[in-house]
Amino acid sequence: MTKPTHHHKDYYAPEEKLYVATDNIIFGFDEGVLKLLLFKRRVEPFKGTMSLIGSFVHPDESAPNAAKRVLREITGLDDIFMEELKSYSAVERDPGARCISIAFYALIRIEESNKALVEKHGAIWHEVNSLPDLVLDHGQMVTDALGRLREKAQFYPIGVELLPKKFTIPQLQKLYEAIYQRDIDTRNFRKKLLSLNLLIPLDEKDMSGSKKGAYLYKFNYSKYKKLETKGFNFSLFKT
Amino acid sequence: MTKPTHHHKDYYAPEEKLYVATDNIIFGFDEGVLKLLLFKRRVEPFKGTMSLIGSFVHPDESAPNAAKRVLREITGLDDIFMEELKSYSAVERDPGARCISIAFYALIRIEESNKALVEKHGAIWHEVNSLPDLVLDHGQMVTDALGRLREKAQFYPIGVELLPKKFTIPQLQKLYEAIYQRDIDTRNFRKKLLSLNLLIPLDEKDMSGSKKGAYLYKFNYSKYKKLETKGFNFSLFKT
DNA sequence: TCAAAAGTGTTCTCCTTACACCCATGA
DNA sequence: TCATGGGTGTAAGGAGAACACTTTTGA
Repeated sequence: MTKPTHHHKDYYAPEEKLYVATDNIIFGFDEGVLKLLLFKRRVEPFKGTMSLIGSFVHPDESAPNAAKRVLREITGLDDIFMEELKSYSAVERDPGARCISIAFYALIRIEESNKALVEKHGAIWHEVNSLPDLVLDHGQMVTDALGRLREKAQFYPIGVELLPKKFTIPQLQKLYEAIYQRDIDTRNFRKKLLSLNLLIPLDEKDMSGSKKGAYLYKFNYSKYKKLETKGFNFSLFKT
Repeated sequence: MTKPTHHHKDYYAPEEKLYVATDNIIFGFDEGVLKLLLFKRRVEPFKGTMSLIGSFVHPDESAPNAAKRVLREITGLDDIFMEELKSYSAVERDPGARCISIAFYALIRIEESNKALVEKHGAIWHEVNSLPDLVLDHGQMVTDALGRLREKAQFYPIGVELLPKKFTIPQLQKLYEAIYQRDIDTRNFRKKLLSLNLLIPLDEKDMSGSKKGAYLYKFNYSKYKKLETKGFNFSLFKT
């Protein structure tokens, strides 16, 4: 089963190899609720159990590329916010074989995904607050990913990756309330947010949420890129 | 070369396996300088080049355990602060074979390490500020680890892992100045630090640094454990 | 006209920052 | 006695947190 690779020689021959997989924790935000893309495992053991979406890392691709490949196959999306979470390598984690998994979490805009493709793959959006039992250590991965999301969102405005490109401030607030499972004061939220000068106000309103309508904004990515390198404080509240 | 494992059956047979290694970024603090434990690579390719210390992950151990095993072999130390940094899996990262590496960084007290053992393994402490070129992507790993150390030390008092169990406040300040490469105001540093109530003052002085001597403190681990679960703000300065 | 969500300012408190001198001691 | 590092306090500014009412408009 060994495909040829670019490597001319295997210098490490007596060492043992392991299966290397990736698993993706794919977050989305819809109807004011934080969701996760799951599907039914298609291979034994535990075929049919709810599972994260993953793949083995092939010899000709890096782990992040394997994760991106899977994300593209399922959602049709490219160019997505994705970060490595951590690796999972307990000896007994997978009864199917000795296999380590490198978990990645991704933030996507559900409405930009190819819904037919998602459905074709049998993938389903589940509310984060009422997840089914997941196969192997995938439940732990989700817990870890949620922790990381909360940590990260406190210092980086990654929330915008989950919203449409044009979004309203009340939408963003609802997202943060979903991530942190707490209410946030509207006035303080707006003040903090607008003081960062990272939102570009548009001359459009979103009328879907209320009669009055809420102004739409775009995220100022280029300005953010510049700030990011120096680091800055996006924190919304004290611990 | 396949040793028997506990796995009765390999469910994933047609997939390909990869070599999985760990590399350790081992930080120490000595004479006011942040240091890193390096040694000369002992295997081809690039035998003799300066390298981090690593090992392949064996079938009967997890990646963190492989990293801890190596740390124990080299330094004699157990029960060390160690965290996963990230994985490195570029296809061409290692000309020796397709091999991914999971990097861990560790903080140790140099004076508690077994110096004879360290020497026997040919390991050498290098100042972080003047590192030689490292093999493969190990230079990138060090850069990433330094970034993570800075991030982490801002919110968690992990610095104490690098100091003797009894330490003085000026020592701790010098450590933070080494980590962040900047001067810190003595009065503000002490005020912030003591306000956390995580240091237990001892009735001893360390006379080695000055004629006057500086009071020694212990870190209050049990109190820290309690606080950690709720999260708290150790930040020493604003970004 | 009313229900429902959007939008807006001020005060208090606490944390961060900037800043300069005395203390204890061994040499 | 003096050189060296250890140790201390205060004032000003800024950010977070608490808090309630007006605006808009479709139904």
